[in-house]
Amino acid sequence: MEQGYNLLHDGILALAEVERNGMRVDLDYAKEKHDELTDLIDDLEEEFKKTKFCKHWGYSLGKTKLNLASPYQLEHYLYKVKKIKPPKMSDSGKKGSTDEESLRALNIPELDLVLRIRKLKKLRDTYLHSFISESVDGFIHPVFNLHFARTFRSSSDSPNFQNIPIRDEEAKEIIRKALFPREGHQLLEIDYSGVEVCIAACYHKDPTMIKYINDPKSDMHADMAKQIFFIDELDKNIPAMKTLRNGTKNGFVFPQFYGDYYINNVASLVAWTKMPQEGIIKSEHGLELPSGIHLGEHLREKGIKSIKQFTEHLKEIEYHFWNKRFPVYNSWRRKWWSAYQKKGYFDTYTGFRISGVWDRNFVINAPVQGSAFHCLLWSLIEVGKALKKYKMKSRIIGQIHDSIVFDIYPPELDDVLDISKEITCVKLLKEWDWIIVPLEIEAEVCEVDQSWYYKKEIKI
DNA sequence: CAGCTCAGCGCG
DNA sequence: AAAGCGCGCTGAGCTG
Repeated sequence: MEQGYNLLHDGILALAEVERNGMRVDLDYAKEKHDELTDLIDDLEEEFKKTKFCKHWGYSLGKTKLNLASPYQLEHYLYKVKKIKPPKMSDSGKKGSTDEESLRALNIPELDLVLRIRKLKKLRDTYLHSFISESVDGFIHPVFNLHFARTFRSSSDSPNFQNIPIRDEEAKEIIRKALFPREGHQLLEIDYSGVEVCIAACYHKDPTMIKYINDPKSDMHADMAKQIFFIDELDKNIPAMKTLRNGTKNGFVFPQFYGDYYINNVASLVAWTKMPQEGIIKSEHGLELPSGIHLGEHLREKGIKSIKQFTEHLKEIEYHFWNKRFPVYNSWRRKWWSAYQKKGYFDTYTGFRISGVWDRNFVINAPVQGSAFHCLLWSLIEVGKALKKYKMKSRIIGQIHDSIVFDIYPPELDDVLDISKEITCVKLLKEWDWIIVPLEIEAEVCEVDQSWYYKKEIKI
């Protein structure tokens, strides 16, 4: 366990410096945008109050004041007063859910206003407000913890640097346009590509998975998309094919790795490919394929004419996935889980013993998630040392599980990239001989004095 | 007012 | 056999 201790000791010293460095915030922008959102939210709330839907909801509450931000009140009105059948239940299973997915499924126009208000409040109160209130002299200093996460991953708070919007374009723009490098500097982010898949392979050593990782021309997600949707060739440059591949990656492959099963995968795949949620699959359903026909027609030709049949099909795919394609990975999962059940703990490659009462999915995922982060942490420590050794003006200002964010003095950009690449892809593999697959990094940069919104991938 | 749980939602 | 993993922040609603 000494190795694990030393990693966290060196790690927290390196991260303390990252915290002191911090990231520059455009406070004028943040405050202006904050107030702009407040005005917008006020207008939308006024608009909502004028609707019949809102008046009836308010009437149903009697003396209680209506609060459209209250899931509790909304749940009561929709599913008790109006007696609508909830599209799904909340996680606790006790109440009808009023999350975005559920409200969209109800197809009530007024609820779009509720969701719009919810989103804008999230951006204003969780991000812009915390940037303003946590900033000191125009810098935020997010905290990076190594002693909270059960997997020995990190976490971040005050403000959380690890959940800044990026998937939703509008949210990404509003929030990331508040974050800047030091004057005359530029932001750089390097990240490990598919590091959890690589680290998982070091644990289970499945030969087929190792082949996928070693052969850059092979593509596990494309192969699965071809198998699930009966396709002979998959060209990622064609948008519909890219959607099928990404839908398969995010709706089947990764959920399966995390311990999900085919029934849940159906709903996810159906959403990605625009197929009906249940019932009969018709010719006009689903993505339009390059041949001009819809996925629905294509599946019908292959004998899949209903969601029920698609579900049975996916059950067979799942069986093939774990018993024919990745049988060694599968037997590792069984052995790892069974060994834990006998011992009450499991050890990671990076020097940690995780003991306690856990469920199967945690026991299988924690060593991978933890060790993958430790690769990043070791690299961050070494890159930090190198920046000091060469007396560079560039600094590390943050870390997001598999990536490092830098505030770069522009003349040093190429050197920082060279140093980082050497440490992350060469030195780490010499230090830890249990890493039996190659690791790769990608890089994104902003131009000088540009906000974090503009980061773009570069070749390295 | 402090402190808790829950629902919802942002990220890897 | 079991039924996606890990985090932090906010507001609502409740208890004491």
